[in-house]
Amino acid sequence: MPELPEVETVRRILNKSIIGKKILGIDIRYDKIIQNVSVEEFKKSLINQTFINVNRKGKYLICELNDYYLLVHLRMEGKFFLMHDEELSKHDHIIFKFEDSNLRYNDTRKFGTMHLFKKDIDIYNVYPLNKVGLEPFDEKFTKEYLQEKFKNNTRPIKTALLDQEIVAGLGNIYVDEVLFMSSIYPKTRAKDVNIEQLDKIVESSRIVLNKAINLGGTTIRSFQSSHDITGRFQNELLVHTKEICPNCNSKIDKIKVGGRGTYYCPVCQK
DNA sequence: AACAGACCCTGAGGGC
DNA sequence: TGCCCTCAGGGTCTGT
Repeated sequence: MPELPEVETVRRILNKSIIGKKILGIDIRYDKIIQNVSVEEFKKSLINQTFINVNRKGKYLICELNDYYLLVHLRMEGKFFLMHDEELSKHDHIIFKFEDSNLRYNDTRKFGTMHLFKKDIDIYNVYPLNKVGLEPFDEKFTKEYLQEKFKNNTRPIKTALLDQEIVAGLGNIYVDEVLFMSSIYPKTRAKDVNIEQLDKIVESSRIVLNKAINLGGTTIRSFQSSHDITGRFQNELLVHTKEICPNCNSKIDKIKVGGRGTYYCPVCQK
C-alpha cells in the first residue's frame, strides 16, 4: 500500500527510467482509471509527448510532459513496470508504448487514478492537488500548524492525521508508527492532544518518513524492467502488525479507528 | 460544517 | 478440492 515513502521511491525510479522517452501509442484496457478527460482525449493528448520529469506532492505523482501534466495516484496497489515484449498481465490497465519498451500501469484493485492537465494551468490550485495539504517535510508543518487545524477537531487523532488535507502522505501504517513514537492513544480526540504531543507528532513524522524513504519504502513491488523492488522498511516497523511492544513487552492491541485497522500499545500509548 | 458510513475492487484466508 | 463469505484499504461521495 503506497504511502509517501513508496510513492517517492517510485518517483525516483521513474525519473531514472522514463525521462526522454516519447509516447508513440497508448492502450487503455480499463477506462475508469482516467478521471477528468475522456479516454479518447487522454490518448490524443499524450501521443507524441515526451516524459520530461516526475515530481510528487503527497501521494500524487506528477509526470511532466511537453504540453501536459499527468497526475497519478497509486491508491492501494498501483504499480509501474517498464517492459519489453513480455506477455501482458490481466492487471496491466494502461500501457504507454515507447520505441524500444513500454511502461505499464498495473493495479490489482483498480483503485488508482490518473488526471490530465494542460500545462498552462497552475495544477496546484485545481482539484485534486488543491486538496493536498502540507507534507511533514514542509517547514510550515509545525506544532502550531497542527494546533490550529485540530483546535475544534473532535475526531480521533489517528483519523485527523490520515486526512490528506491536513497532512499529505501519511497512510495507515505510518500513522500507527507516528502515534506509537509519540506515545499517543489513537482514539484521543485531536483537540485534546497537547502541544508537546503535537511537537512529537511533527518530529516522529519526519523521522519515520525519512527512514522509510531511505530504505525504499515498506513493501512495494513497483518497478524496473520486471525486477521487483522490495522496500526494507517493514523490518523496522515498531507497532504496525506487531504483537509485542518493543518498549515494554506488552501485548499490542488491534482495534478499529475510523474504519481502519489500528495497532497500538495499551501501556505506552495513553 | 463536520462527521459517519457506503462505495470502488480483487485476492487472501477462514469455514465447511 | 472448492465454494462462499468476509475483510482490507485511500479517498470520494452521500447521507445525517
